[in-house]
Amino acid sequence: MVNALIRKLEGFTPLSDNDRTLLSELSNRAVSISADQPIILQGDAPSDVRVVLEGFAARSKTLRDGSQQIFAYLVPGDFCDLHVAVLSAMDHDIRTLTPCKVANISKKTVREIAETRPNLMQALWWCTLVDAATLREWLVNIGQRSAEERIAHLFCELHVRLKAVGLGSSKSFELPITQDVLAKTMGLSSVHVNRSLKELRERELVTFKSRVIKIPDIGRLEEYAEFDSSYLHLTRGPAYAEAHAAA
Amino acid sequence: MVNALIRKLEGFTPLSDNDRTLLSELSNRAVSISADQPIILQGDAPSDVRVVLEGFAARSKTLRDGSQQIFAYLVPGDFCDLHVAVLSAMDHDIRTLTPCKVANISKKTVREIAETRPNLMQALWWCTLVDAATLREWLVNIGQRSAEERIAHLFCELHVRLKAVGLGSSKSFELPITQDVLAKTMGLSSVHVNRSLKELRERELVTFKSRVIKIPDIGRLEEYAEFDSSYLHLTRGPAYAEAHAAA
DNA sequence: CGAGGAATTGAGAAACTTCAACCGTGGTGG
DNA sequence: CCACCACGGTTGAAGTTTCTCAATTCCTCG
Repeated sequence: MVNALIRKLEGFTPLSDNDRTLLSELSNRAVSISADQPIILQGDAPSDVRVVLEGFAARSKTLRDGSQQIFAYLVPGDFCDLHVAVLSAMDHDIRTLTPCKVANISKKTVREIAETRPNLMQALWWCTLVDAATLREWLVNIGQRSAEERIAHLFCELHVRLKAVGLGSSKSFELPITQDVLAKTMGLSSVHVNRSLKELRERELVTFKSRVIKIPDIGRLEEYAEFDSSYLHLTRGPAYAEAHAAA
Repeated sequence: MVNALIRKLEGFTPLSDNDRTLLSELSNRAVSISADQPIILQGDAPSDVRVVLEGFAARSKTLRDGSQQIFAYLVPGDFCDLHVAVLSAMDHDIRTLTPCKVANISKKTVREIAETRPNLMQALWWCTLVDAATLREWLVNIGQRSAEERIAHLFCELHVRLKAVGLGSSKSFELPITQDVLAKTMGLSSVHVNRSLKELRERELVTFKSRVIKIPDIGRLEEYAEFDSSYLHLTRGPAYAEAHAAA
């Protein structure tokens, strides 16, 4: 499989052969982590930047009473902690949801990129800004939509994001999480998630069985969830246009 | 009043006299905007970067049915659209909640800062990363906490943020918004916000009357809301430590 | 085949919404 | 100076959504 990170960044900016080489070398130094393991915990001040190359992970916080909120899924190509260069410590946890392959990028490499490859560096900032935009959309999702709409919206988002890194097909994709994880993502109880999934299934909008999402009619689901992918900023950024204008 | 932006950035990194001069010159070119006016709308691709110097504004999205979700308050010192250099278009609206003074920073100036003042540029990135961290905490807040806890948590956050830019006192601060705006922020109905405020008032945790928040015992309120300010990353960043080590 | 985790279902309770009426207050025009 | 208007805050009552608890059932894996 082509490195998901490269695939993702190329959606934003054209990469030079040098860039691609640099990025694909990272995957040699990738570490395997099993499911349900912490990658980074709140308070950590990691020295390296980590990227998920394979598998699913999640950002989360746990409250005193044990309740947990997930506020981002990390899919292949997503950075864990691009911000630690600026912020000194993690303010949340990242844990694997499935077995993952995670690459380490040393601080030194990041500094090199910052100094010698502005184009690539901008692509990295693009990643963190898209993460923030996604977070905003999730807040709207949880704040304003019903349980069923929320879930439908999340599925639409994951469908687009996974396609962008070459995972899943037009009508289905693998989502290797439990309904309980989904509940912690949506701010709902797992029982209610279950009933909402049933409702979505009966309306033939989407099914979620054996960790596979099947979407008979993506247009209808997106309409139902009022999903508009523009917040994912997958269209080429200004850097891309400039580069092409120069060519 | 000292420029709130300067005050805020100095909390993160030491500024040179040059930096301070540059930043305070911005306020000369500040624009006044009345209450309930858009500053930027979804789809805009502003050429300048804007900073709120006085007043309150909010980031929001509006859904088809007219319901609205606010996902950030902009208080003096906060940037509107630092990300437009990388992302081409706004994916949400920003509207004033009160009359505001807003400064424009031209793209050229931002580029200059990026090229000649790495320290200051890092401070700008720090702002956007703190915004993202705040968003994460809001998601936890709406996803996991009861109406009363949510509201209490928001008040704790605003208390800290406003103090950081020199607004409000240890026991009170001005919050010039209606309960309806608060409802759109918390993902609740305004009726329920009203009842929750009553409950908080009766427990003597916090009062909100005539647009003023009064907190008899901030420790008790923070305890109640399970508020921990570390996500605001107000402690000095690594840049600060390095600069002092050099001195 | 059995065991354990995950999914499903029922029932009753709690949180939150909606609708509608009413109150308080500050501002405006006569 | 007062009447009144408008807007935001407050309250009641009834409805809806979501939660909790608890009991089954279903699957997957060993």
